[in-house]
Amino acid sequence: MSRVTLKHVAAHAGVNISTASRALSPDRRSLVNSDTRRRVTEAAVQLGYRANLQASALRRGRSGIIGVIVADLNNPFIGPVIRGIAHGLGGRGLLPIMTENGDSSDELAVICDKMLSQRVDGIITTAGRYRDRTLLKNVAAEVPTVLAVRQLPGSGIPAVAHDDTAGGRMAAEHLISLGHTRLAQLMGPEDIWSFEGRAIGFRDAAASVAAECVDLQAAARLPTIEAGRVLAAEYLRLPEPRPTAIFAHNDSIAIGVIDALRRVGIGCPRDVSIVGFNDVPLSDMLTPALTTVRLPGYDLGRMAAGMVVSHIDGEGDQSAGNVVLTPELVVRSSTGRRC
Amino acid sequence: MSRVTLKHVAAHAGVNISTASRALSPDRRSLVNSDTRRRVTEAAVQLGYRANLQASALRRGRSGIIGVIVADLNNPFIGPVIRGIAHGLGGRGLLPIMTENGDSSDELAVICDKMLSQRVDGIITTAGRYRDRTLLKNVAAEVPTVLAVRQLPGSGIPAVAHDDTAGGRMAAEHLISLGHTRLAQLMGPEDIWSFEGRAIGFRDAAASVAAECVDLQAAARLPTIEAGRVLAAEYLRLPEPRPTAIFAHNDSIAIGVIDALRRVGIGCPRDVSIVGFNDVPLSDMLTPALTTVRLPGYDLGRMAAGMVVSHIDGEGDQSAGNVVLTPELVVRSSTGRRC
DNA sequence: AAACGTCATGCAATCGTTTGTATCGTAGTC
DNA sequence: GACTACGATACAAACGATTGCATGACGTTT
Repeated sequence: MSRVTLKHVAAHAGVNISTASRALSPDRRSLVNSDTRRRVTEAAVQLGYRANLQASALRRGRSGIIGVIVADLNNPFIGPVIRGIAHGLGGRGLLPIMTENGDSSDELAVICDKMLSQRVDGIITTAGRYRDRTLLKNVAAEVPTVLAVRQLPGSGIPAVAHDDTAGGRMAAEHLISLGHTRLAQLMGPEDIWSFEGRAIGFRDAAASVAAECVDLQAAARLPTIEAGRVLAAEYLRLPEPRPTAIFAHNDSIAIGVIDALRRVGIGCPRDVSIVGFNDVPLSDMLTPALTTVRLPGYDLGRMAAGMVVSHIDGEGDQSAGNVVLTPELVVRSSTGRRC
Repeated sequence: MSRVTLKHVAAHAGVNISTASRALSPDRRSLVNSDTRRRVTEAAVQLGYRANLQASALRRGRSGIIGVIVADLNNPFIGPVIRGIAHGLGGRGLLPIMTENGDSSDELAVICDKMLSQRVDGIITTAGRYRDRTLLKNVAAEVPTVLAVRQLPGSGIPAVAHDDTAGGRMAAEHLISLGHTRLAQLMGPEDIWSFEGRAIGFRDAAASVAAECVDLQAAARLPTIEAGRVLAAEYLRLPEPRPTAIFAHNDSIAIGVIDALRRVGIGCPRDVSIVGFNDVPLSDMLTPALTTVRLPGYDLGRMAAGMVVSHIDGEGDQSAGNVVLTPELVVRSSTGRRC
């Protein structure tokens, strides 16, 4: 179990350790004679040498590791994002290390601390509630940091995100185009731009055509099926005539509300049209198949990776721009003409 | 941006660097006078000192990092597992670093190499096809390694997994108890124990009551909805009388086959009963709600973490036992009495 | 009063790399 | 033939922490 170090390789090849180091370094190998280089390489292979990245990182002040913080792994939308990040990073020889914080601020603080102690070269985070602003600003002051998926307005931290406002607007315009004039939206968690953006976009689009729009929110503002059920009860408490179209701030909420309304005899899309957000897997296999807003997850991840790399390399201003990608409305059968 | 090191803290507190080190070390702090200890701690806080874990790891030969390799992040079943691992590890001050290999052997090799270069203290992997056996054995020879979720028979690598054979048996027994005697199973990927185990369990249970059992497999043995559709076509090609009950090796396949059969007028559970595997989110919200086999994901993760830790600490024999947890059959509406 | 034990701290080596600088031999130039 | 230039290699000092051992002060024992 005694590790093979550069020293052993050097001894085996009959050269000094510094020569061995150069011979094995991709960009400094030109400094050593091609014959010695071959001897060193052979020795390395023969002994099963594997560089100690920690020692290397210590000396060079660069670890080659990017910390990736994910808010919630349960969110099926996150898979493609992570894959995008991994591909974007892997191509440049960087290793992503990932952790989930369960969207908790306390967890986030602990994780950031550990990552900074690990001397990551950069951080990509999908976690970032308003209340995490100060924390993340401090982190960003120490190491290049990029927000992915979620923006954090006022933090000055660059983000690669989709356009939530546009998404909300799309939902509203779709419903309005179907003839609906009394709208409701089921609010997701507060303290997170993604949901606030959706709310604003939806509300504005409704207002611009003078459609009625009511916001429903549960005591615990969670983005879950259960929350959708609670919000269905809220909806039922509304005075008649009730809204005929509902925008749920994510698919889970939509699914919960559809299910709860069906149980009391309110059909979707017969009595009420419902739009979700995210286009989670299986949302097309439900009855009714869910009309929803799809996000470019993979691209988000890949571009976030690209952005953190360019920040590390010092290209681009620190204050440099956000990237905002446009989502796509996927029309299925949970929405229909007002009747 | 100039980092604060232990040297700065020591200077600020007016002590030697070694004393500062001891004062800040949780288990060696008793060696220093409580007054100096306070001075050092204060200096550390004041200067915003953050230990360089790389340097520390280099010197101590322990990084405090556990590599976690995930086969497929798209698999919704994996979320709880990861959470279990994180909790199991976090409690002991270890940091999990996670990477996905897309269930590809080439990727796996690259990732293992990187992790070993990072000098992880241990590895937990859910990736492990039969063809990865040699690779993982080599890895396991270098660093404590445990398999989670998936076993790898004949590798000698300890595993924390659910009992696939029992799961397959449960599916068969359930269908048989509903009166079905002509059974089919839709095979998942080859080269992976999880699926082979299910097949064996199902087949054996069928054989033990002399029920007929046919295996259907597509050219590309993928565990996807699309594969389920292809397998539905396979099923339709069977000579009459066709099986009245189907065991799909995972939920995606089940969903695909249900959908494809419905399109040709074969209803579930009216004409054919179908059992899935995994109990993915939303499988209870489908029409029909899916009867399936549920796995103890969180516990699997937590126990895998525990096992890798105890291997690192040298407790327990290397050859020590696998842990196998029993899955649970969740009966919903995709299965019914034979009619 | 000498010897000894104890407690607190300092000294210096070490982990495995990388890299600036020094050295050495050889070949080319005038 | 001395000098320069240069290519190839060796030497040694870092990087930031940990830790065995030495040192020194102080109090106790005989």
